[in-house]
Amino acid sequence: MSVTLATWNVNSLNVRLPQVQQWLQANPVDVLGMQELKLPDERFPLDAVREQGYEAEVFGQATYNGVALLHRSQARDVVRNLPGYADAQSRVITATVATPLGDIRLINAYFVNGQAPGTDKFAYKNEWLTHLHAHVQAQMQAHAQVVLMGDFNITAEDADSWDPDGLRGTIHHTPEERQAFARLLELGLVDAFRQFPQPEKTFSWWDYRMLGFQKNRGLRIDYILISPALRPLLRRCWIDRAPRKWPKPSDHAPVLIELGQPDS
DNA sequence: ATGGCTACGTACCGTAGA
Repeated sequence: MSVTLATWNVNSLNVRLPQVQQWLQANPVDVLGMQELKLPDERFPLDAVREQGYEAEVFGQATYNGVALLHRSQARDVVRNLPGYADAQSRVITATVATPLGDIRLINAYFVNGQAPGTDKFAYKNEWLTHLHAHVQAQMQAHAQVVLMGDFNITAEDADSWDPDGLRGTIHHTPEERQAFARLLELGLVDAFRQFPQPEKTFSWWDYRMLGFQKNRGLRIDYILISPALRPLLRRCWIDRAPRKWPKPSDHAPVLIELGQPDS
């Protein structure tokens, strides 16, 4: 018995629905967190995901942002965005989902990009990260089995970048961002991907330009972090590069984890 | 050379992403 969770920045569900359907057909995960839907709630393709056996908790937005959680059964206590932080951008959806391994509190987030240090957007990123930290901390105090997943728009360490020296100090590589990531780990969360030996230069995003994917000039900016109670259940974590090779791909690849009882 | 591609809006380019 196992439970599989995945996160995927689809870069417009308007455009990417066929790829998402194809991917779910081949990867019938129990939970999928999506980011950058770029559509309002009323345009969410609920019928299509139900045909594939999922229910959806949606926090959409036209043009930019927008997140959703697909799941197999019941979701409750859904929270949209960060409590106490009036944000016009739809970036976070939190819900409790029942699984064969018990309830899991899922936080699915599209972190702020931040553009460049010194910009207003970078200031917004840091402010947003502070409020995200408070939200995650509160969820961990209230729930044992917590998952924080999504597009973090941060390289946690040099190994997560194709060019850590050349890009040092630029967006996704700044000390402020990595400090914010480290502060999430200080809550007790662990980066599922780094719990296992992994090939070097394994990334989750590649620029559409410059033959980024073909040259593997990428970043690992999509993560699944799990709470201590889930750590003994973690069996594996991997990034599925396959859909990045399909026609009209998202620039991000899905990240997955498999959870199960250690003795089964 | 800091571009190169893709998505969106309402456009035939500018903004944004990362």
